Amino acid sequence: MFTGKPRLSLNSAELPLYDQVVSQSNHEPKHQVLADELRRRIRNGHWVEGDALPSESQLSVQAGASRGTVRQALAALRSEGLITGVQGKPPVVAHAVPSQPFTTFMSFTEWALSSGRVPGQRTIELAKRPADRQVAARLELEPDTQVVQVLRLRLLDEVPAMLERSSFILPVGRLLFDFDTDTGSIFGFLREQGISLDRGQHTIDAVGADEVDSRLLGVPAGTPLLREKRLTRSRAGQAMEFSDDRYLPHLANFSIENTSEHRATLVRVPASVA
Amino acid sequence: MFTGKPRLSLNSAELPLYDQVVSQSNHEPKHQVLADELRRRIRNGHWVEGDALPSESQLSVQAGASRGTVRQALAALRSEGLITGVQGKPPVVAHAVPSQPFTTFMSFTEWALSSGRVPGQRTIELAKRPADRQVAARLELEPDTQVVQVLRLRLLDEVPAMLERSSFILPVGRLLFDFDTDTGSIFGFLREQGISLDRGQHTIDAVGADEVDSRLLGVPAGTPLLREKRLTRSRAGQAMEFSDDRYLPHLANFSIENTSEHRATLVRVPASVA
DNA sequence: CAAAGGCACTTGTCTGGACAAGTTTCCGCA
DNA sequence: TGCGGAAACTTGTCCAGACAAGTGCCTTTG
Repeated sequence: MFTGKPRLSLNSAELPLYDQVVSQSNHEPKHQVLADELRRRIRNGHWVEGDALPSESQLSVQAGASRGTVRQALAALRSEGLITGVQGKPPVVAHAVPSQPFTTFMSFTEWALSSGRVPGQRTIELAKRPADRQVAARLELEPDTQVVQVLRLRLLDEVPAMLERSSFILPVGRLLFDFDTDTGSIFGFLREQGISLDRGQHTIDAVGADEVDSRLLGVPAGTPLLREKRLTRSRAGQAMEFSDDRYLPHLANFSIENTSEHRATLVRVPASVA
Repeated sequence: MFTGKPRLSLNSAELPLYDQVVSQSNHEPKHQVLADELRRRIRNGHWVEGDALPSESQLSVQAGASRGTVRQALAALRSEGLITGVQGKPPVVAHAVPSQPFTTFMSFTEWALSSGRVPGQRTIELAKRPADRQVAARLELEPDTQVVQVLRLRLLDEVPAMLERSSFILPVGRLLFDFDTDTGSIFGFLREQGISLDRGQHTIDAVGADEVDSRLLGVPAGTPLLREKRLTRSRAGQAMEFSDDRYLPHLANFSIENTSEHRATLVRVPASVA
C-alpha cells in the first residue's frame, strides 16, 4: 500500500486541484473546496459516467492534503450518489440520480424557473375565514379557528397548469394581506419575512375536476387531475400551511429515480420531458 | 477539549455499546456495529426526537473505539437524516424522514408486505407479441421487436387496487413462462434468476379509466386513476421492463417528505394512512 | 443588576501512520 | 501458450494527536 508522504507534486501538472482556489477563498475547509472542485468536474463532463477518478493518494498529492481529508471529500460525493466504487479500485463516476433541493420542490415559482419555464399566477381569492373541519384537522387547530385561504391559478408559460388552494395559520397568513400575491412566490416572500418553513409532507393522488377546477382550468368536470396535498411545518414542527394543488396531468407530473444503492428521490418535471 | 485516551471504561456502566456485540459478530467493522447500535436505540425510543446523544468522547469510551471511528458512525446517521447538530453541541436526534429502500419501492409484493397488507394478484394475460410503438420506444427497441407482456390485476387485502401492464424484453420475459405469475413477485423471481434489476425511473400522473381498467377494477369508465409509468434498467443500463400501473387513488397513493436539510425522498403509502 | 470575560466542554478540521483486504499487472514456470 | 502466484497498487479500517471554532455556564467587574 502507498504510505509515502504525499507532499512532492511530481505528478500534479495536469490537475492543480487546490492551489488556485485556496488563495481566494478566505477560509473554506479543504475537504469542502476539494469536494466542490470534484463535483464541478463531474458536472462539467471532465469526467463522465463510468470514468475512474484519480486514486486517493494521487488526489492527496494534487490537492496538497492528507489522505484523510481526501477521503472526507470523496465521502460527500459518495453520499450524494455521484461516485461509486469497491475496495481495491479507484472511485468511479456513477449514474447521476436527479434530485431537487428543498426550495425548488416546495415552490411552484422556483420549480418553474429551474425547469426553464415562465411561472405565472392569477389570484382568484384571498380571504380570512374559519377553517372547515378537514383543514383544521390538518393544521392541528381547533375547528372554526380563523385561517387565511388563497385560491390561485398557476400558469406555466402563460397557460393554466395548476389550481392551488392554500390555507395558512393566522399569524402567517395575515402577512399576505401586505403582499401582492400576483407578483410571485408566497413561499419566497414568507421566508424573507423570517417565517420558518422547514419541511413539507406531500401526498400525491388523482381526483376528478370539480365545478371550480373545471371553470378555472378550462376542462370538463370529472377530468382526471393530479393532486398534491401538502402540509408545511416550521422548524419547531408547527403546522404552518396546508395546500391542495391540482395539476393538469398533461402539463406536469412527478418523476422519481431510484437505484439499488440509493433510495427514492423525487423530482417534479414538466410532462413533455417525461 | 477532551484529549485523554478513551481507554478506561470508567463511565460505561450505563451504556456498554460495543463489547457484547463484537464477541459474536466475526468481523463487522467497528464503525458499522456502532452505527447499527445507535440506529437501533433511536428506533427503539431509547432516544427520541430532540434528545441529545452522548458526546463523541463519551461514545468513544463506551465503544472502546477512537474518536475517528465514532465520527465515522455518526456521519452515517447524519447522512441518513437520523441526527443533526451544530458545532459545539452534542448531536441531536432529528425528525425522522421516512424513506423506502429500492426493492420495497420497486415491488408491489414487497411494498404491500412492508405496509402490513396482504398482496395478491390475478394474471389476466401473459403473451409474447411485437411491441407497439410506444413500448418499443421506451424499451429502446426497434419497432415490432418481440416482447413479453403481462396484464395483472393486483390486490390489497383481497380487494382490486391496481392494474399492471408490464412489457419485458424477450430474454427476460421468456423466463416468465416458467413461472406462475399468480403466486407472487415477478420482480423477486427475476432477481433470483440472476436478472440484474438495478434502477427504476418512475413517472406519476393521472389518467381516466379506459374500457379495460373499468372492467377489471370495477369502476366506471373515466374514473380518475393514479398512474405510475416505470422503466426498469439493468446495472449496465439496458432497459429491461416498461410498465404502466394504474392505482385506485382511494387505495394507494404516493407520499414524500422533504426538509431544508434533506432532499425529497419518496415513499408509496396506502391511502388510508395519509 | 447587567454585561464581559474566562473556562470547560463540545464538535470540526487536519495530519501522519499502520495494517487489512481487494484488484490489476506482469513475470516465470509448466 | 496458458496458468499461477507474487508484487504493486488500490480502498477500507483504525488509531493517536493537535489545534480551531462554537456553546454554555459561571464568575468577575463595572
